[in-house]
Amino acid sequence: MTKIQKTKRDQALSAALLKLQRCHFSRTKTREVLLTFLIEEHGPFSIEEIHRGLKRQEMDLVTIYRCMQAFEKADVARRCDFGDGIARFEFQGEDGHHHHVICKECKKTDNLGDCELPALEIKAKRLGYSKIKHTLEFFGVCKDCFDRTS
Amino acid sequence: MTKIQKTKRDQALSAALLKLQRCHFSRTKTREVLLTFLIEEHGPFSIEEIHRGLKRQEMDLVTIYRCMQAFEKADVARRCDFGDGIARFEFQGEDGHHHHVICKECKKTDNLGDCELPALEIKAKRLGYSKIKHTLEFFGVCKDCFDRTS
DNA sequence: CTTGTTGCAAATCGTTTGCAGGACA
DNA sequence: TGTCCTGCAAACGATTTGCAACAAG
Repeated sequence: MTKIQKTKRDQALSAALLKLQRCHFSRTKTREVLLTFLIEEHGPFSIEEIHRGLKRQEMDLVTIYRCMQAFEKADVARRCDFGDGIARFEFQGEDGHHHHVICKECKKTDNLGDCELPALEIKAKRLGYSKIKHTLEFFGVCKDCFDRTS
Repeated sequence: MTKIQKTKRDQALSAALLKLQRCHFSRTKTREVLLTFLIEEHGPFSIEEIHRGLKRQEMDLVTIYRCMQAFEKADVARRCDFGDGIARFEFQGEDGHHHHVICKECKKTDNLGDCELPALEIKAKRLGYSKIKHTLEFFGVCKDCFDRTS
């Protein structure tokens, strides 16, 4: 909910657009609107939420899906999986990523600081969460696939 | 792939069935077969894989879905989310859980030891994985929901 | 006998794809 | 001008639900 100052926002926006261009994605009005939304209202959003949240422009759901795919490839957005079969996206700036506590019931989320495990669990408790579980999975390319691909 | 000795397997099976009964789930042939499969062939399996893997009994996909839901509630199985929109399940014994490295390409998985973050990333590298990313999310019940529910 | 479980068919829902018109470089 | 992007309709695929026959307590 915390809005960012105009300068900071524009800075993040142009950095993001540059990243996109470097990955051969063109600069369009649609993408600017989406990026601006992600930068201003941060917190992981589902496609549905992004669609509902856009004031300035009505946009097709499919377009948002496709843009998020592009954003993810260009490392301008990060996909968050809350384990309910709904993809959520969050703006990814220059700094590292962080993780979330998600309420199992209402899906309210809070940010935790940057990665560290037992410390984070304690932090989540301090934020008022109980019955805490977590998912941690690593993704990479295995040796076989690496050799086959390159 | 490592098969478990008969005694150990039966022990795990009865412990699991007991857990199920404690959660008011009845003991059926179907569930015994499924539990036995999960205990013998460990590694997270998709519903599809479980279905294909069952030698002893042909079973409806829907039944497996429903049983896994029951298993999860009774804490006899753990849901693993590999971020590809397919739910996977793994037997959950008395001991704590562990995490996995998953190949982005072929979905091959390896177990890492019990939770610990930077150590795990190194372990994954030693196992031959490259371009490693990870997902870590915490799930709990927030204060509002806790107060509302109880 | 009463409740929980299974199988089958059909519905649901998030996401993806094909295609034609339109915008970007 | 040629390629990339968008919107619309339709397809897809994992999961869920309704219902009737069946097994468990």
